[in-house]
Amino acid sequence: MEKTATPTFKHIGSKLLNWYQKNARDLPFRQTKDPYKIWICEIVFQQTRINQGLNHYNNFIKRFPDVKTLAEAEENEVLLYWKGLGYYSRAINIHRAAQQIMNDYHGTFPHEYEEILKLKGVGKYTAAAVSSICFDGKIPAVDGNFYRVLSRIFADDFDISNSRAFNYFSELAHLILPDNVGDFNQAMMDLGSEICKPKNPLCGECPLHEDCLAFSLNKISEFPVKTKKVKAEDLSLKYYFVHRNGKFLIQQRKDDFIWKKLFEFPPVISDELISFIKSVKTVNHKLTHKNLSIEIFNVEVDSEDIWKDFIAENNFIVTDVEGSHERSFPKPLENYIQNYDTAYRIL
DNA sequence: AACCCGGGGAA
DNA sequence: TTCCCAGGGTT
Repeated sequence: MEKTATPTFKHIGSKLLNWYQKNARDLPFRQTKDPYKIWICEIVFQQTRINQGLNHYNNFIKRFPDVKTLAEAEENEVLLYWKGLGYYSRAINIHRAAQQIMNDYHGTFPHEYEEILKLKGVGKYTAAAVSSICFDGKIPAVDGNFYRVLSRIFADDFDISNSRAFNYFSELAHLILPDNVGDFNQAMMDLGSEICKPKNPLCGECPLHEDCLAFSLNKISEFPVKTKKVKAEDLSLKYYFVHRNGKFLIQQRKDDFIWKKLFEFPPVISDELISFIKSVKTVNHKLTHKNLSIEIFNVEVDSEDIWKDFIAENNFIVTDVEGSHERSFPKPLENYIQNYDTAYRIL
């Protein structure tokens, strides 16, 4: 029998680590192995570019420097610090997970991958990242960067929109996994972000271009393969900006559908209020999966009795521009309040 | 396994 | 416009 040499790819992981030593991005959470800070940064930067979330991360750590502080905070304040970041269930889950750590782990962040995985809002990627960076866990933190880098290195056309992609590319990652998995995981993120970019990758500067099959085949643009297309559907919303003497009415959304637990204007009004409608403004707002058309009616209430009745019947919260800064609003409503503030100051 | 959930920047 | 980003939860 003729023996065929089993191909080994460990040198790729070594090259990547060498590159990372000299080219690691200087980020605030790179100076620490505090699992709390690493956990927070992993959640903040889920589906979020570094530049977009950096201020949120810094402000969040400054206000909630440790698990106990976060666990004891009000959920609405956590949501306030998440304002504008999107995917608001992350804020709700991050708060609950902090309480989980206090109650189930006596305030000490769990060290084991399987335990970290039990935290609300922590999936396989985040558990692997925290485990490897903070506790020398040997698990690749497979994310969009891994899909892209590995599919190009091996010229692998496995569909990354397939639900088995995570397990598939986890196995590929193990082929090149070095001993220092924490640095390896972060190196993959930096390589994917700065060199092996989705469009116009800088292959000439890539430390792995000699090992990259897609590059050698001149087929970089064909990887990764992603078949599933995201289609945004149209959705119309109506809000009534019910105000009187600089005060206006809001309520808190449920924790389902969009904008979980954020605040909003009344979506309906009583018949008595209809005569107080002064104008309407239509705002178009694009979400990833929805094209929103929001009609916001300006309702200036001239009757103290009707104002009070409407509040009492619906348990609305009375606030003003100043008070609204303590609540988290969806972007388009935040903008509307800002415009109202400007107009109101002029009057 | 399929679908849902934000917002912003790059091309 | 389109794509996609340090993904996870729900059904």
